[in-house]
Amino acid sequence: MEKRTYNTKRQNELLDYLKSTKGQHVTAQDAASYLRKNGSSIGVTTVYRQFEKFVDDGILNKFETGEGYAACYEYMDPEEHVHDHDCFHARCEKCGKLIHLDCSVISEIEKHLLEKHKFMLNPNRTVFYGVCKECMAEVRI
Amino acid sequence: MEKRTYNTKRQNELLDYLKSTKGQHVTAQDAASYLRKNGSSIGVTTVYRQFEKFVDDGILNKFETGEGYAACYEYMDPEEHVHDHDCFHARCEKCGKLIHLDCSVISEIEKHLLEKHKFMLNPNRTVFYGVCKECMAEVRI
DNA sequence: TTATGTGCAAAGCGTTTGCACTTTA
DNA sequence: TAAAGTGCAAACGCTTTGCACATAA
Repeated sequence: MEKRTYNTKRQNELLDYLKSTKGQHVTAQDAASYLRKNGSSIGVTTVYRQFEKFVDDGILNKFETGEGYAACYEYMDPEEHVHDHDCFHARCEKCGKLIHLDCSVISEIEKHLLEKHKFMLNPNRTVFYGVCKECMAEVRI
Repeated sequence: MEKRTYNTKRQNELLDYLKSTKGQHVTAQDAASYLRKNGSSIGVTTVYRQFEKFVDDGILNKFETGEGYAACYEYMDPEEHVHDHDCFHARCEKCGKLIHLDCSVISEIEKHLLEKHKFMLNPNRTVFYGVCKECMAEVRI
């Protein structure tokens, strides 16, 4: 038997916020801060808990973006059945910038890991660390 | 002008320990626990600080092994000039197991990132998350 | 003697958990 | 009213930092 769920004020606040951020990455803290600025007294804990449910429901995508960095969430409109969300991220060790990587070529690694190592990759949690273009240029100066 | 360094008791204890663990991955906590069990009163803080110096000196390799997991260090004997240490790691999300990946095929990604994205990968900090062979099998049961 | 090393306690970070209270249905 | 949701404070786990004390050269 499944657990019953309630439709709550917080849940609606969060859904409204998420819909207004379509196409963007937001953190739990982003959501809490925004809503509190707009009069809500929601806590981050609640955001984490609600976001977890949204992820389970398939309307929110979660990206871990590296150690010490907050996870990012992206709203996926159930109306639009676009689920090209298996993208990779890279994090610059110097400036902290998060870089989105087109997955076409890189996702070959997914295939390799599965076929040769029987390891099923979770792209949303995998982050490539290194130095970005701009920071590499700086070092040369 | 470079900073002068002292040869200390702690440093020697740590070097002895590291030499005894050649070929293995150890954490800062591993080192501290081992030495304390053997009569030393070394603290983890000191281990972290000494390990940082060893890494700078090139006698210790540091691997970040995933969010929430302790970094692993591997001693590199200066006598043996074997530095095939650009290996990747994968972490199973289910059981927490750390898996070493042969880099031959996977390191192609390094080339791709550099050429197409001008991103210089740091393999020692990059961890692939996913589900390992054994845990995948379990799910099927 | 003086720069460097050390150990403890505390802070840091994003996230989770314990718990009493509130809200939903 | 019972089950689920909420917010605060505290805990988590690994690592770093502040600070007074100890040690090396």
